[in-house]
This record gives sequence, structure tokens and C-alpha cells, in this order.
Amino acid sequence: MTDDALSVTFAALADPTRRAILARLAHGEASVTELAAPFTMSLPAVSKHLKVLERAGLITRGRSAQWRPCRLDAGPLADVADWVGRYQQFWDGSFDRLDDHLRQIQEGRTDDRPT
Amino acid sequence: MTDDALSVTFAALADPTRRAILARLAHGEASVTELAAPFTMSLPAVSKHLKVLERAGLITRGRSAQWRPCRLDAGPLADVADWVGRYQQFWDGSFDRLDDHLRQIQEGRTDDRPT
DNA sequence: GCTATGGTAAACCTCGTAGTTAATTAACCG
DNA sequence: CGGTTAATTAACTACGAGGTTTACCATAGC
Repeated sequence: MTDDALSVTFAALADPTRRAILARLAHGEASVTELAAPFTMSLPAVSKHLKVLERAGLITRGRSAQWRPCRLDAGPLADVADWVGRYQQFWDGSFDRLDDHLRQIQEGRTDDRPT
Repeated sequence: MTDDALSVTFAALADPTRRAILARLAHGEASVTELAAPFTMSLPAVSKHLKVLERAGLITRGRSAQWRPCRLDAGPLADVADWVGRYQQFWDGSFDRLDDHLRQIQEGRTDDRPT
């Protein structure tokens, strides 16, 4: 797997278990065993998923006695929304962003974006 | 890799080469060799990336003589935007979507979404 | 100190991904 | 037909992802 931030984030999201964990954390902090409860897989497997999410910056982990509570950090999701938003013109039938697009061409932007 | 649509889409996007290919296709149709030009990797490698994108529904491929032109299909990106949008309240500091969120709870929605 | 609980680490297995080179198919052109 | 260009298939290598079980560390509570 490539190691740029966006790739790490997308890869972390490419698993329904991890997305379900994020969905659970949207309700609020939770311990590892709480997060693992809905799944049939072993605790170490969940622990690994959490490590992936942590590496992607999607969760942060605290320390309270023997518990390691997880909290959602949606920062990287904003980057995802930003990235995907550049393609919005290609699915919503509107071209509201076309002038942004053209302006960016003029600015000589040639990196990883649709325009 | 899991085979639900969203996972396949996220996995396809978790590679800078593939994102660059999508960015290129946002300019318009292109052949495989055209798409491969910016990269140092071999043509079969690019061909495999295209197969991943095709499987995710992010591109469609035509046929014109010996060329197999690729076109962007942003449909799956709309699903990504939809998914990530449910977390917007967690990064933009506003709670504009909170009532949507609460309404969905009342509708008994318990699937892969932050609320 | 002992034991129970919460969580991670280690070692291992299996499978898919990303890349290579070489061979093959497909279509055009003279 | 023969040759060239476009692209895929095949066979192979290397590696990381996701899962398991077992063993270990850390803290709480008696």
C-alpha cells in the first residue's frame, strides 16, 4: 500500500468492519471490547483494525486504567470529501464548479485532481 | 478484499496511480497508452489498474479499432460523497445535519452510517 | 501477592495486490 | 500476406492485509 495520506485514508475505509467501527464511534467514545462486540471475529483482529484506523488518523486513543478508549477523528474524512468534491460536476449534472476548475487550470495545477 | 460496492470503490481509490488516472480522465476520454504515458511502470501494470477501476465502476471502456478508450464514470464517487457526508458534522463544527441524523434514527436506520 | 479483566504482541496461514517480462490477441496498413 | 501498433493474458515474484491462536503485559481489586 502506498503511504500518502489520502491513500492510507481510502485504504482504511475500504473495509466494512472499519466503517462500522467508525459508525459506532460517531455515537461517542468506546472501548475495544465494546467495539468488538458486534463482530464475530477475534479481539486481536479488531485491535488490528483499530491500528489501521489510528494510522489513518481516523481515530485517537486514550488511556483510562486498563481501557484504551477510542474516539472518532473525522479530520481525514474532510480531506476525502474535499477530494471527491472535485468530481462533483461529473455526477450531479451541474457545472457549478466549472469556473473553479478553469481557474485552477490557469493557475497551472496539474496534481491529483480532476481538472 | 470485501466485495460490497463501497469497499471496492474505496479500495480502488486507495492508490495514487489510479487517482491520477481518474484525474486524467476528467479531461476526457483516453486510450491505455495515453493513460500510461505519465508513469514509469509497464503497460500491463496500468492495464491492471484500469481493470480495478472498471470493476469499481469508476471507468467504462469502449472499443474503437485497436484502441480501448476509457471514460470516467463518477457514479460510485457520488456514493462516496454520500457516505462521507454523513460525518460532516464531525469536522466542520456545524450541526446542520443533526436533524437529518435524528430523523434517520427515528426511521430505524442502523446500517453503516455514523448515526 | 493473586487473580480477573482489558488489550496488545508474536507467530503463523492464506489470499489478494502490485509489479515484472514474455507471449498472445486484435485491428489497421501497405 | 506481412508487419506494426494497441492492449491483454499468462506466469511468475514479492509483499502486505486480514484472520487465527497462543502468549504476554497492564491495571484493578481483593
